[in-house]
Amino acid sequence: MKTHRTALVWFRRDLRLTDNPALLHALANAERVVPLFVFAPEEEQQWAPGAASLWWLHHSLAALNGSLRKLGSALVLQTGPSLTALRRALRETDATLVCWNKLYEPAALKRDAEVAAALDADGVSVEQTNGTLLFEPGSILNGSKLPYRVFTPFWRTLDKELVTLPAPLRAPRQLPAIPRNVSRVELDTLELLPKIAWDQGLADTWTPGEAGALKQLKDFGKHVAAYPTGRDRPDREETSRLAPHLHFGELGPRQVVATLRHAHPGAAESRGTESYLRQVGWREFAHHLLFHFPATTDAPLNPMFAKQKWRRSRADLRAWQRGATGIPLVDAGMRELWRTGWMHNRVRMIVASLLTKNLQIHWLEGAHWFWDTLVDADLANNTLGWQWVAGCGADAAPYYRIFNPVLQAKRFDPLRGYIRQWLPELARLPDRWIHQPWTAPDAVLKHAGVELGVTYPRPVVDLGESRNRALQVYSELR
DNA sequence: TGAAATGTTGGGGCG
DNA sequence: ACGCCCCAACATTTC
Repeated sequence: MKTHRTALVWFRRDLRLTDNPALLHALANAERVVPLFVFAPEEEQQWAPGAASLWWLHHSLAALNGSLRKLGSALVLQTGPSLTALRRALRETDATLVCWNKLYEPAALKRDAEVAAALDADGVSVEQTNGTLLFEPGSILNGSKLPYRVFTPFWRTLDKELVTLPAPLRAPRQLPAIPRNVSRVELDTLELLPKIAWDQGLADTWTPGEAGALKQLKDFGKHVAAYPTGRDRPDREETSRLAPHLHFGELGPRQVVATLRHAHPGAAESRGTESYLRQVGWREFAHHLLFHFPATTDAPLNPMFAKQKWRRSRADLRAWQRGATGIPLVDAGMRELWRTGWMHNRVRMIVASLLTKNLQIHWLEGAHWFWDTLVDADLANNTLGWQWVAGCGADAAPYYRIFNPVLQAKRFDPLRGYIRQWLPELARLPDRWIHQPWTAPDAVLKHAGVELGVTYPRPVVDLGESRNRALQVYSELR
């Protein structure tokens, strides 16, 4: 005999049926289970989902609804406020239990605490579980019981704990039907898709939803042996491309660990797996850090950088956003982002270094642009990444670590395939010049059909001069 | 998950 | 044969 007649499962960023502790808890403790999603972007405050995230969310919700319907259930969609929607659904279904998987961002933590307290006062049972991270923030601490601020010791501690991870939970094989009278809105009324159709590149690149996530994980596992070196090659598909699936919880990190560690016995595969799991560790590190230091979404973790003066240049920022800086690797990355909603991680570091160090534009400008354009935009990862590059965060790149996009391009795009894919107007330039067209002889440019300032911009900034200027600015901060 | 400047070494050309 | 120079390759230091 189950304790509850009816339970709600409040889906948020756990849009999956496999390894979903909240769903499984509801099924174990109630006879009827009502899956609910509440669209309440205003509750995320200034970090409400951007346009690319909303595109993904639309398709992921559609996929989840499809999966639920196959098992005899359906996704009940509501608009916020969350508490109002939950109370309405509780009233309409006579549910006495609400289950959800926890989120750990500042605004979500606050909102969930308020919702839980209000439901508790209503006499409703609440069960909050962890389906999003390997370990709860606050559970990985150093010898002094303080949060780690450096990745490597954090990872060593976490890695040792990995053997204690429970196996992923199986997806249910069937689900009880939802009550007919529960009120709901249609997905299309949320208007998550763009009004002008700029999303074709996203649709060509991605398959949102749990099935797409599991296929991506399986495919990645097949060539994980190439990951340790291949992950630095933006011209190849050697990275996992799992980030957006992980962000929306179409896949949980426990499934990633279990699948990769158990599938591949070979030494090279094992090395590749451990190299990739270290990156999953960075995701974990970012979430734990944001939990401990919630102000870092908008302010540097290292207070020494609070007084840093930034340049304001709408023109330079716009050139960077549009992939028109005149520096090929940077422009290629920014165009990949605009077109596909994603950018290779090494290129992210390089474009961020150019914006914050060479152009001296505030890292928050970059963070906001990534927030709006990335399908994997994630507050914890985005915050850590930008503060890392700007040098003001945890375990940050030292101030003098300034990427030279020409050298990086020669090293990591040696065949020039990435540049030629994203900058077709430069494609006919010979290998020797394509990473730095402003140094090419006039005859070479002419022969390749390139006219600097016309068919392709001159560099917005001199790399050598701006490097020295950045070193000067940073040295004055110390 | 740097780059540039500076320092060191050693092979080979050449008088 | 020998010393000298050049310079690439590598190592170290500095920002």
